Amino acid sequence: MTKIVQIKQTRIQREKRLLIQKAALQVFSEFGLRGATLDKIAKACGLTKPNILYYYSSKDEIYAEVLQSLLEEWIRPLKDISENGDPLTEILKYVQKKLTMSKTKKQESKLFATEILHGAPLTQNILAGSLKETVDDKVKLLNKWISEEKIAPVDPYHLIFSIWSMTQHYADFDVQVYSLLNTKKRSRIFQDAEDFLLTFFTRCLKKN
Amino acid sequence: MTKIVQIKQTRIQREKRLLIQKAALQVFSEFGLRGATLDKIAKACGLTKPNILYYYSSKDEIYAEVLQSLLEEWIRPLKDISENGDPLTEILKYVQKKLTMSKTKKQESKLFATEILHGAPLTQNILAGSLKETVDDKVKLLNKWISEEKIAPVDPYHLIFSIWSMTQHYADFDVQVYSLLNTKKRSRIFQDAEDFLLTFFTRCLKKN
DNA sequence: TATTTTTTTGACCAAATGGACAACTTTTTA
DNA sequence: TAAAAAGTTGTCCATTTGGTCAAAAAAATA
Repeated sequence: MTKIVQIKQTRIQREKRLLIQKAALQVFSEFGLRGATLDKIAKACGLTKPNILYYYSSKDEIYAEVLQSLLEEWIRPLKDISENGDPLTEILKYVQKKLTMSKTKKQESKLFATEILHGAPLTQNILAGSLKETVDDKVKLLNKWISEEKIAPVDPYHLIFSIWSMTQHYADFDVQVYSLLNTKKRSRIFQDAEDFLLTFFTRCLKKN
Repeated sequence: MTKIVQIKQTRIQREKRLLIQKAALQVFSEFGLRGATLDKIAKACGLTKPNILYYYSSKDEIYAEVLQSLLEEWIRPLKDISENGDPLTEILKYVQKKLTMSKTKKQESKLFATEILHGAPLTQNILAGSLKETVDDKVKLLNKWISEEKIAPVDPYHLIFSIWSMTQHYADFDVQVYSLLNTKKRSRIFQDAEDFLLTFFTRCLKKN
């Protein structure tokens, strides 16, 4: 067991840490921080429990790292809303991107949701920090577009909340969504959702 | 310890069971099923752990009962959408009712969300049963209103999902919402949210 | 008020779980 | 290829926690 601060990771360290992170994401998103056990994570990645603890000093450290790497990815698309594009198009592109993430990053979405739902003990500072910065920035842009009469007037904060909630719903509440749709509609949830959302936001934001 | 099936509860049984349920709702909504412990529930209601187990035979039984009593209340408002009222007004009234629930029943909302998020192990049959029935019924009504050209055409299932997600967001993700707003806006979240939602759904659903 | 029934609790148990560690194996390096 | 470093694991431990139980206390009843 080496406790020396290593500058460079070995090949095995890189591989195994990634392996553990993937398994941990899976287990944490399904069971939450408390429900997840090291044994479950161990089984999910085919390592032994002590082996996992060779790479991470505690379960909480694994959780923190998984959450951390998720958060950056989670915030990023919002930054891509561009001042230069057509306002409505930019917003709709963001909606689409978020919806795609709900489809392809379901586990990440659920983990994030669970964290916030239970008070965001490890995420508070990021929410109030870099996320808030980005949001405030985009709120300014939205207000600018509104004052220039390029989109219909609306509270920009709540507009952002509505995009987040409606898109993430398809990941976080997938069990409910699936339960309520019949087989036919179930097979085209994401197409239907996209059509709905684009229509919805277009009607709400288009001038005239 | 009496194992005879009692027809009638004693006064103390009624009082204590209710006390336990309230404490359990609080603890479960904050920590989830796995994170909640009998000791936390005990402390929250001022009883001892064995005393709680005198009224409920296991932690899971408490959880099941709390969840059960919550679910009925949760589904009810949807049923109130009336065929006889003005379509847009009926829908907006439902939106308002759901938003009010997010404000006054935050713990219930979070508990429900956590349950669905983690696969709805105890709720699946209700989702696919009585909730699906009600939803299908209202979908028919919405389709009728659309064909009569009383509201703008839109996928009724996804319309319902959008109402649920946008309103519940203010309860489930309250920590995030609070983090992103400044003090002034924080004090009028629910007014702003209501204005936003009513405007949005009106723009989206109004004919012409 | 004496008796029965219900309620309460301190003490205890077993299983689950996070984590430590020494011994052993594999990989890297010189 | 030998020494050093990195990686692996069986075994063990302490804590947490769901749950039991017998005995005591309180409440209801006759």
